[in-house]
Amino acid sequence: MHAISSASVNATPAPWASRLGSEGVQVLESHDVLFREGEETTGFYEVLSGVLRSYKIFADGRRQIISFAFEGDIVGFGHGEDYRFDCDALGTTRVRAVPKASLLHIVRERPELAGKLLEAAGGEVANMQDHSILLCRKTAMERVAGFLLSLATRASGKPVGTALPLPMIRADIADYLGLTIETVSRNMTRLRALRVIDLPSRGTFAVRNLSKLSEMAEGEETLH
Amino acid sequence: MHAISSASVNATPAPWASRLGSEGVQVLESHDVLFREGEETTGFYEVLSGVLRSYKIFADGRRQIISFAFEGDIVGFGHGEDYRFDCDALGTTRVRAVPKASLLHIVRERPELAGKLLEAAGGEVANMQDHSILLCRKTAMERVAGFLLSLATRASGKPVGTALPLPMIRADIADYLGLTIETVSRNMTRLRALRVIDLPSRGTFAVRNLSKLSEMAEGEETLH
DNA sequence: CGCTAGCTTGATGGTACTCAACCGCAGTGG
DNA sequence: CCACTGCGGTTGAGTACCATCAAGCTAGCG
Repeated sequence: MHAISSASVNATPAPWASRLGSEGVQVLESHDVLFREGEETTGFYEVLSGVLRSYKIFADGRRQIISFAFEGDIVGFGHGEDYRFDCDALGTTRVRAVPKASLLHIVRERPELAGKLLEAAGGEVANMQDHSILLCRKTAMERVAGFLLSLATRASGKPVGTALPLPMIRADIADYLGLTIETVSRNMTRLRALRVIDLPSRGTFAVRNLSKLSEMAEGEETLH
Repeated sequence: MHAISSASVNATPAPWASRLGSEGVQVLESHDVLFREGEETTGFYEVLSGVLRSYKIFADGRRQIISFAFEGDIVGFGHGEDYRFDCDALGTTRVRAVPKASLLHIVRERPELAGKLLEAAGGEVANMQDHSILLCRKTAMERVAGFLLSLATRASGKPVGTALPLPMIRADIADYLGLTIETVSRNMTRLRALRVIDLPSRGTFAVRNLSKLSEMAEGEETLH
């Protein structure tokens, strides 16, 4: 299973939500920055709609996209005093901020929740591990197919045939998968030629043959 | 700063240690298994001496080494109900077991420690991120140089010239760095030819030129 | 002595990167 | 209205790097 989100904790009815109501909601437009590497952590964020992109930029200009976070995902979790990477929006995106202070307050009052949070952190670690494996053990085609597959399975209940959003550009996909934009493009073209996917318009894609797609993503079941 | 250990929390005087005394200490010999993927988590372990190796084995026989854990490091942290990977010893290794129950007890009594633990989890996430970047953004030479560099800086206060332990075999290094044993060997040979390191005997290495080594780890173009 | 595991070295080929050109589209401004 | 421009994307040619396959070497050990 590909782990696209950094923390698809999917905390069922988010135990902290009741304490926050609808406060702390921010709306970001495309490329608006949620936080930057090195800034002091203020807490974490739950994505209400839209997509967030977490990434690191290095001295030599190389960029590594850590994760994409979709509706229901949590970002900014598991940092220390300072954020460890940049995070911005890929389009209009609504997030709910959960301040650190209120988190500490919750833990103090209900220590059993600490276990839940630690589990959530563990989930993030597990996702990073899966991603590590993807980055060093899979071919370009396997990575691209796996990426589209996880987008499709996450997007809707009935993924085959319908046009699905592909909110990130080729450069984002490339920097997430550890490839170049040319390699991403070539493999997507190849998937289209093989009638596995469609590319109806910029920013969208559609799955034509789901089983073939997961075949090409190959070797990522690890059902436990 | 390569992150070799999965959780170099370096919990200075480990706040839980006082509550455990010298109990819960286990001694493992080479290849003795500490825990396996899928087993129920019993807690976590602090390495007192020796080296632990955490890894996953896949259906196709491929192995990915997640991390090496040295003295002072913690493993088994941030898993859920079940361990997410296998863990065994590279040589004679002493660990102190910290049972989950006592961890919960501690958190319940001293909720402010929960924050520390979450930070530790964050550290593990950060290490995984660094490792991800290493695996997809660096050349074979950068990976090998960076690996040896972090071993050297971790090993002692005076790393230049002295023989340092290299407790893992080429296959372990290869599976950790996402390379083959041949590529690891070739690059170590090349580093020796460039007078950057020495390979006095099996299981040891020595740094001859520390600044050159870190140059090569960073991808500064020296000789191409 | 021969065996084996760990390691090195060589030859070869494939995958993905680099460099480069080009297309379609959306703004933009004369 | 139409050139001009920039961005995102695609395609092609050439190449570098690393995996693969295959020997051979060394040290330890029965």
